[in-house]
Amino acid sequence: MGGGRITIEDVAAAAGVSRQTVTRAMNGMPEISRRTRELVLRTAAELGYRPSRFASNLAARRKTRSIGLVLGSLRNPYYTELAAELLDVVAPRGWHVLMASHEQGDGVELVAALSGQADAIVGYLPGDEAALVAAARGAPLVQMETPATVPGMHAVVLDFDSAIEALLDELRHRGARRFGLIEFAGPPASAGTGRYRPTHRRRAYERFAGPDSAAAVVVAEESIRGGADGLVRLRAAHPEVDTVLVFNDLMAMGAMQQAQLDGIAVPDDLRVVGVDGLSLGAVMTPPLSTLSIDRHALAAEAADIVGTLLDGAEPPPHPSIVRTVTPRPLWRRSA
Amino acid sequence: MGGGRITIEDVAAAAGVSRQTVTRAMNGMPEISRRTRELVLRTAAELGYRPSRFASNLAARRKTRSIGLVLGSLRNPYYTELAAELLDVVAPRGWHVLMASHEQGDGVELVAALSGQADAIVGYLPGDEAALVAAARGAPLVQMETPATVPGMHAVVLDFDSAIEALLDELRHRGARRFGLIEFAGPPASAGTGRYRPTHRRRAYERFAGPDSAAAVVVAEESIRGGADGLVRLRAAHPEVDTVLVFNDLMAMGAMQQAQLDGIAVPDDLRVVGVDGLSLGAVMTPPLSTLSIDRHALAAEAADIVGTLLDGAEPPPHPSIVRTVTPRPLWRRSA
DNA sequence: AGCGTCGCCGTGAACGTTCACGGACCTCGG
DNA sequence: CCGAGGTCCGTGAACGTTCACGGCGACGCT
Repeated sequence: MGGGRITIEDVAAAAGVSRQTVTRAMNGMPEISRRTRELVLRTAAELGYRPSRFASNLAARRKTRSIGLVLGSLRNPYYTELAAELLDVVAPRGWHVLMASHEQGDGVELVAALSGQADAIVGYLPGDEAALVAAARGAPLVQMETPATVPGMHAVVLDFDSAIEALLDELRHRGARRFGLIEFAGPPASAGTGRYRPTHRRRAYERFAGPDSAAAVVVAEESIRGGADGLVRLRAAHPEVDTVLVFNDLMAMGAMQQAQLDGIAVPDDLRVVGVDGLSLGAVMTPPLSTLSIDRHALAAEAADIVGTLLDGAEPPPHPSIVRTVTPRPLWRRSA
Repeated sequence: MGGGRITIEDVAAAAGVSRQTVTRAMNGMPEISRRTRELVLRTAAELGYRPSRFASNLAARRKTRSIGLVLGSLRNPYYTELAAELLDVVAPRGWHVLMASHEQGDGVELVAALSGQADAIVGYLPGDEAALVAAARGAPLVQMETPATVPGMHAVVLDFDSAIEALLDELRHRGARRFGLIEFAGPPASAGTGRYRPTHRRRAYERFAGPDSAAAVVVAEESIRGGADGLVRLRAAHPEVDTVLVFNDLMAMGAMQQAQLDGIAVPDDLRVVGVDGLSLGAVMTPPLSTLSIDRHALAAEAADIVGTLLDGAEPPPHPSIVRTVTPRPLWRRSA
């Protein structure tokens, strides 16, 4: 007694019964009389007894898994739709999902915080891979979009090279002459450090958009406003651009709105293409064309990797597991 | 050996050291030589050892709290922005957030599933309140939007009565003559049961929109398509309606898109007002007017209730805790 | 009366980890 | 040569719950 937490023994003592009887009452087990159950429940409520989920899960040898999901932002529907897909995939197996976003800390911090609560961590994990693996304390890590290079880290990569090449080809067919790119500035945690690193999307763009297009790139923050702002800067520096590829749909929506404000006709004066494939893009005027990422496939592959890692044979496969998902163009009217 | 899980003792035996040394190696503690640490880490990796987070948290007497969040859908930005706010509020305190949505089961199922992993459960909890409390196994429940009526359940309610009254008044000022409502059909789990229950929003609407408006209500599902579909049905049955209130912004966006498709000018021929206050509504053409719900306040109040309940005095307050948040009109151009 | 059955309840022994303590060994100064 | 101090490592004892088992009345049947 005295000390800190109020345990099952305290309740048992107060109710004049044994541990096991308290357990039976709390968990709705059959071998208990209606009378004592209510007595126990009542005194438990009075004492404010709340069973320790750690002790409970440990003793019951429960197999319930929970997986941590690290996303860029919960204010970008792309990420949350991805979360929705993951939930759909894992919920039937009885797994839980813990969320975290880059807005709460850098990758290593998030992984460290999550590692105590989750059996595996998946998602967008920025930062040094070795440090991430160390912070995970043995929990499998599944990187989304970025390839994995160290043991203990696995990945579902996105094949932007082929997707963007095809996209740009088709855009040329449709009359595009000068491309521009509104690029992502990087996660907030890296903002202060001044450490911008070109994304996979940018590298693919620069490779396939033609030699003169490589310069027509502006870096903007990941938001509607960021997209709008990016378009203003891009047009100021490169008025000749007639087709702009935007890092993601959210930013593309901001760019489209800005174009409308500035009296630029989309797609006649300016073609706009986003990346992600948000269904919300379809309600814009004009509807937003986009390079659609199959979020269901992404989530399903990640969940599958986690499954094989956690429930598989005792020695986990040493080489990293890598799956690939290829984005596909979704032509609406903005391009 | 043999049995099931591979424990810390297995690693200790394989590495020829003791439990404690393995712990030290895994947790990066200082009192261990570089040599043995690497040895332990290596054999741990080879054996595929993954510490039990339950045992670990129990033994370490960790206070880490995690709270379960039940939402209607992760595909509706309203809910995910609410989640984002909650994350922002609780992450600094070191709390975690587990997500679940109505798409995965009914309220009682979700609460039961979450109760093993979370210390408290907040959000949109449909279903019988007594059953919910029982399923929570002593974990505090905080209902959002709906008032709480049984002990063990608390709430942050939304004052739609005053908000909708003020909204409708202002709309009349702006020329509205005949109101219509596109109403929410209820969570998917209740869909099969045919148990539609009027929402708080509908009741407030019927009370303040005038006697003839009470009939101009259509029930639709919670999605962009549902909103579009709802508008078609509403106009077919009530062509005289010149102002439509939509259950939420997502559905309102669908309704606006449908209006555009049908050649109805917004706001000249038809005023459209949503509920939620999504920032995405601002990128529509015309920008969507809405009854904005302060998601930050909602999340902060809920977190605060959980905090006082969990960390407060041993005997929790017997009467339910109730807080109130009042939605406010956000006038953009659609009305 | 004797015996099996049923309903209800209590007692050791896990579950797998960390904490507090102590001990072995080495180094170094007096 | 002895003791102080440091580095590294191992051993009981928690942590709070559930599981397996057993006990003890009451009841019904032969």
